[in-house]
Amino acid sequence: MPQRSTESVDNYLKAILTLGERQPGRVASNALAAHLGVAPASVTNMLQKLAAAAAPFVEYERHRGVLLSPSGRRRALEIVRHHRLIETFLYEVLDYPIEELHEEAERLEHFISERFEERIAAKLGHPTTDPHGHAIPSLEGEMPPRSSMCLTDVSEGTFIVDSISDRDAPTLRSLQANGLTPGTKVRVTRSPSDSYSVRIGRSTTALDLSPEVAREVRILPLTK
Amino acid sequence: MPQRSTESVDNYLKAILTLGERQPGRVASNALAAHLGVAPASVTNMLQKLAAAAAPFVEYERHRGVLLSPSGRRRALEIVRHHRLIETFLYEVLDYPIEELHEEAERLEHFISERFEERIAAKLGHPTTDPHGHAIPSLEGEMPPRSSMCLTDVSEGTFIVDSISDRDAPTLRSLQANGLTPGTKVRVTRSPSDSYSVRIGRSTTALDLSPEVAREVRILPLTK
DNA sequence: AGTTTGATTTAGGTAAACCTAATAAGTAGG
DNA sequence: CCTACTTATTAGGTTTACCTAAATCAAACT
Repeated sequence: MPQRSTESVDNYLKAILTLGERQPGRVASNALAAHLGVAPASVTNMLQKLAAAAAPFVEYERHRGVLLSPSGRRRALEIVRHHRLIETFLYEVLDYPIEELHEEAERLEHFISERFEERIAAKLGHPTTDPHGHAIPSLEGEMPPRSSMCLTDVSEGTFIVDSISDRDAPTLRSLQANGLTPGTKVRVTRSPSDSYSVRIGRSTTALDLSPEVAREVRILPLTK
Repeated sequence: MPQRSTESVDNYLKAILTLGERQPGRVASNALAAHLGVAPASVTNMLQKLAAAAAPFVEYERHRGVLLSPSGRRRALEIVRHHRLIETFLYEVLDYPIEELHEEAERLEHFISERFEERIAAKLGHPTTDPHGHAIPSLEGEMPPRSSMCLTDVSEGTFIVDSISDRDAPTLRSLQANGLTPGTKVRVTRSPSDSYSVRIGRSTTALDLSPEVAREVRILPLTK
């Protein structure tokens, strides 16, 4: 039996998973602190407690950062699965506006039961991606690897929108309103002012995205 | 703006509401402690903190018990509304077995947003009772008075089942399995062994309920 | 090697919400 | 009126998760 898991612990595990995916290897306490919005000292404290448990969720060494243990990874993926299933459910069944999905899911992900998870998954037909285009980890804790890249990583070309970050509600709202949704085809060019010019589908008008906004969009090469 | 409300505070307010309805007047700390499953000292502590707030949820006086303030009552009814809407939703939309409704609702009632509340209410067509037959408080915090009585309050006669307590899952399961659900007509007689003999509808076989189980069932006079 | 710098950890402290044990306050019975 | 009993409160302590400020470590620079 792994150690007990609170809302706060869940959030640490999720953060370690996310940051560890962004930059493989050990995750630094400072990065965690920034990501979670807490003081670095709080992170050290928590990591020490987590690592000292009988069947720890993390492997931690002073000054060398932290890694998820297999059970920690399983738990983190379970929470991500909850989050994305809930978002999908709110969107599909309860007709939530897309920019309100994240906040509600972020709260509820910690409190739903296995049964709730199972029932909404069944109701939705066991979806594999959420409304933002993010992959939903399977019940067994598998997350299919995705080779998407950031819009800011390319200078120009034609791509398929893979996913859009769910973090920033206003940005999400405007991208959605402009039709920039997962699965749509886009033609990208870098405009003079350092912004990204995006033509959606075969429309003639272009959308101008600032680098900050462009960083929220992930794309796939057009394999046709 | 009323004081901040945590999961624990919510539970205190709900308990004060429930006990205050059962026995009108001030609610004793000891009764609260028993109902909440915490030590009496913890109750005293919490009541003092609650009552000391700027816009308190309760009116409390040493050794004389506690009352809900108008805003406390509003908050308590909001939580009850959440609980009963969630139960209805789990039952109607997610096909939960009836005996699992309470536990899930008890957890989630504290964490859903106004939007979630509004959306499930709409989806369900703004129901006024939950699957156990309990009235759902309105958005404005009104709870229609119901003149139901306990099965144990009568010796015999014909009645309509009003509601069944959601607290004890096994009892609930067996009552449900035997067709004793809100709205059904029952003929009651007191059997020799101090138990309650209940004939459902016009069936000939009777269900024998112990006093403990009978106390979970509320009935209405048959106004025909 | 010595020093600066930035990241990290230790030390000490706060706020909830609970606990137990000891005390005080009301309520009766003699 | 006083003792006994029940009920409620105070006092002091725990755990979780956070904080700030002060130390320490590791890595890079001269």
